[in-house]
Amino acid sequence: MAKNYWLMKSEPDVFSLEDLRQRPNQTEPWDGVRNYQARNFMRDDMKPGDCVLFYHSNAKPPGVAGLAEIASEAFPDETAFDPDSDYYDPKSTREEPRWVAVKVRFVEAFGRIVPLAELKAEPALADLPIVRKGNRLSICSVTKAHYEKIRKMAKHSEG
DNA sequence: GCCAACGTTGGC
DNA sequence: GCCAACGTTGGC
Repeated sequence: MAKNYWLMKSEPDVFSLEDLRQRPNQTEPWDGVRNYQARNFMRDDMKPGDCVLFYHSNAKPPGVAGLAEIASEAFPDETAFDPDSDYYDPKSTREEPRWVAVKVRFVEAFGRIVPLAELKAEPALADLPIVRKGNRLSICSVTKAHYEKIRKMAKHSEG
């Protein structure tokens, strides 16, 4: 099966691409996702080796900071079982886990952030989920063309 | 099963 | 801090 391409959002104040780079093995479980559509992407469609655009939301400016890759199949999200976790969900049990996580591995930090404003201004990215108004999903599926385009934009100083 | 109220996301 | 978008909850 062909590689899939993803865009994953994170608030850099909470967890940035640089934080990922500094993790042991440069790998971190992507847990705490509590949206069914995003969960289904992880559970049904993600596989090791898939390419990830790492997007910084609630940042100045918001934009794509670099690249990561999927480093595991989906597995039960442990934070759902932990009453002390912000992500605790009593409806998720070890017998029947409701939520899953995947591991994500650092690949590359761009030389610059590719800001959302540039993504919006680029006609080739008109149907990129993140430039469409009201898209709040923390994990979006993107095309290989989107991915390559953004990678190229990162290598130029403007647009 | 409908739908209003509410909470969250996230750009600006 | 504001507000639009939209998912979830809960009363009925």
